[in-house]
Amino acid sequence: MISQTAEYALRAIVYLADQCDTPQTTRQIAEVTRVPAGYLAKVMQGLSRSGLVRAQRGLHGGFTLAVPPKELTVLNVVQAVDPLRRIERCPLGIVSHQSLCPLHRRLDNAVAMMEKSLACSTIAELLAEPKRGTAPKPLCAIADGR
Amino acid sequence: MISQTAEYALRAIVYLADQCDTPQTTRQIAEVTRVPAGYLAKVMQGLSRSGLVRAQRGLHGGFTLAVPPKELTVLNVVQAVDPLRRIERCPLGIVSHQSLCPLHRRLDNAVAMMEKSLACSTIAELLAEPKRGTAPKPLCAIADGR
DNA sequence: CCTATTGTGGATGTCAAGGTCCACTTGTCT
DNA sequence: AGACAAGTGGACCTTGACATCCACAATAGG
Repeated sequence: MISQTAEYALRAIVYLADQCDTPQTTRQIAEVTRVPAGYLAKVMQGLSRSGLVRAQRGLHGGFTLAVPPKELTVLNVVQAVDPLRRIERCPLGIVSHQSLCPLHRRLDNAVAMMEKSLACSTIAELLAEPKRGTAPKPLCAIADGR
Repeated sequence: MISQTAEYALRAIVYLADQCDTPQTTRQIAEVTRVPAGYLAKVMQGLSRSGLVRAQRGLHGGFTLAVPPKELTVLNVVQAVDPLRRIERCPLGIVSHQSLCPLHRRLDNAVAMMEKSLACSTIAELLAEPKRGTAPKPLCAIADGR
């Protein structure tokens, strides 16, 4: 439903948000979030180009969040790396551009619902979640140390 | 967002619903819905196995809808050919099975919203839509003859 | 200036979804 | 029975997402 790449991006962003302002290397992020390091590098490039993340090269370099977690929604992250496309016009492309057929109007509406759902949670909220007993941290694995 | 295969399946189902009870061949369906005939054959097999559609071999054979359009939702069709998977447990798989972490609880919720949205339209509703001016039929292309 | 560290970009590999083909089976009609 | 019209199943091809690897550019520290 949501791409693997987007999943990886979200894990990385959540981790960065939790480590405010101290740069994290690709290797560090990869280990904690359990994402293949080589591929994560690509994903981070995407996040960097979209401006969600700042990259710093050289010794003591790494990535830091470029946007306040309170102003960053789950949707923002997804759209940055792997945009979910609304249905602009019927795939058959014959009928008018302005109005969708009944079928595709509903399909598009479903995507809209999804967008709305993803847009109403900020990264900050994920980290602030009440931590009673289970799954204290968003990253699941981060929770139990290592 | 929704797979190509599901899109094809929906077009075929809508068309069958519109041609109540007279069997339509793969070729016929393919032409009207503009789906590659060879591939449509595969998709129809899937729909047949899921029981949404009845297949009749031999001369004057073809496919007919096996479920009343009023009882068939868009979601039913999507799930039949290309199920959207809810998130059962955190991908990192370390934390408890019963509760998702804040991040994945929200991602799963987004999928749930999508399901809900797709589940609340029946195929019959698509065909019954008020036809004022534009996009009179769900299949867009079907609308203008041919 | 030199070296170690870190991100960047390109080439390449792998695999499942989408798509094509064809031989085979099932059914109808004469 | 024979011929034709359908769906069925398997083999195969193509493409894009996911993933790996490596040479290169930038930066900090000595």
